Amino acid sequence: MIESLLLNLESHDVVSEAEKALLRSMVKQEKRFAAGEDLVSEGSRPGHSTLLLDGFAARYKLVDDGRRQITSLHISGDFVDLHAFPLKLMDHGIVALTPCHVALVKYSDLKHITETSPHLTRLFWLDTLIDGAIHREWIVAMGRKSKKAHIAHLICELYVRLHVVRRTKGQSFDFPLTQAELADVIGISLVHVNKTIQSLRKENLLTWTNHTITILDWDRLMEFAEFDLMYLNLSVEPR
Amino acid sequence: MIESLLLNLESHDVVSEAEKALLRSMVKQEKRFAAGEDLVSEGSRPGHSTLLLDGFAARYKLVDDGRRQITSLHISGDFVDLHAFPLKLMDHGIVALTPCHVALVKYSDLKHITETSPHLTRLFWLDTLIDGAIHREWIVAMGRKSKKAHIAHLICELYVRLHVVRRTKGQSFDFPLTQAELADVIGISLVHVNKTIQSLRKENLLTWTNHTITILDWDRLMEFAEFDLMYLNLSVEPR
DNA sequence: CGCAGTGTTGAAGCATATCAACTTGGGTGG
DNA sequence: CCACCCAAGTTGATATGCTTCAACACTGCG
Repeated sequence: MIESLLLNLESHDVVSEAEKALLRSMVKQEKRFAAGEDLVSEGSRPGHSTLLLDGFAARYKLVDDGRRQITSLHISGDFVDLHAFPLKLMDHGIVALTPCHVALVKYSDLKHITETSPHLTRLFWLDTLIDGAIHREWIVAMGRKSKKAHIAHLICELYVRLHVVRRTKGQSFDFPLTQAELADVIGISLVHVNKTIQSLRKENLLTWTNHTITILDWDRLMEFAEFDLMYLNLSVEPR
Repeated sequence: MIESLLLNLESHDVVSEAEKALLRSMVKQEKRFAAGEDLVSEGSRPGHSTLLLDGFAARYKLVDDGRRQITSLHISGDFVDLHAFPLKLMDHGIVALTPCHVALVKYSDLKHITETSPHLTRLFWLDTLIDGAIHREWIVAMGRKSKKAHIAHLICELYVRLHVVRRTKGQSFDFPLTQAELADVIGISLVHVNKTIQSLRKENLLTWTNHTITILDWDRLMEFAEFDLMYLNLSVEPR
């Protein structure tokens, strides 16, 4: 059930059977959310962390004029609010973009892991650090890339992350976001998202229909987006 | 010597004398860098982490056309590349914006801490998580705020962070960045930074002369920037 | 069948970039 | 000690990417 979390962790380091057993044992409760519901809400002090087993979710903040900025996207195998365990207080909300199936892990169990399993603790830490690395990549894209390259970069990133947890089929993957949601990710207007996507389509870099994206020319897309997957730390080594 | 790190950590949780002693003992080597030098360079695999004792530093990435995006700013008391300890490989560079005085902490000593002091480990983890929270705040500012509000927000953030490590004097603080460097932080052009700053000055929100910023009206600046310091997690509680 | 959410299109306006020139001040060599 | 220089800051003109507004088309669903 937590296979996608294991795939995730195992893309960075070897996970022993004992550790896997410990991870499995920490999942005692599951929950399902409908699209649009908050998995975690801003200002809350959850007593547990939320492991996304299946679905897409987004961290977001609202600004005063009512607009929204999505600060990260989460997929199967992501520990969406692991950071709230040391942080205690959620400074942003997390919303389900599709129906989501999650597992809840109590802080007391996480704390137990940090007291007894330094290696797993470092892997959890690593997981949140990769979140940070993704944030930095997004900042670079927002600040110094064209909106077109920014969208292309996001698509490269999602393809690779989904591939790790076996959610791609060939060059295609399920992409359930609406254009309005994508606008909240990139930080531009809905109209401009639409026109930018069309421009990517016109250059035969990708197709996007029926909530499915197909990358038509990976090399050109990657080069155009200046995508370098180093920041995702997909190498198995002692951590 | 590591007093600013202690001030930093103590703004989040109580640090015992034994823990302080352990922290002091981990610093065995110091180093000084001139402004413009890289403290850590992209693609390196440092065997130690760098604790900034004094000075300003910036994490950055370069894009193909030669432009630069700064992804975070660091001040005294910041563990600038603590994240490279689990991450291993630096995916970005860190440059000294002023002359910098740093302490080097070996990974072997950090690893020892993760094996023997779960509480300090969580505090280190917390430190990197706050980095992440700052990144998210920057993403929101980049995506959904005016450039003017973005700059105002950055100034609020720096004021609060510098205050924690006792680097403010009244409503003033030393701000050594050039307008070109600030442009690389905000992700806009140098000319526009200049015009935006002037607009903030005209509204009597702040002054900026001689590398010193003085906040003239904290409440109005904070409100204009939509600054809420919750994300900096400045509350002392068990972590 | 009709409605609501989503996607698409065109026109007009504004924020920000780019280019180019000029000012100011501190540091340095003759 | 002055003359010069270079980095930093400032300003105005022009260009463009992106937003906003408004309308219309498509599709799945109650």
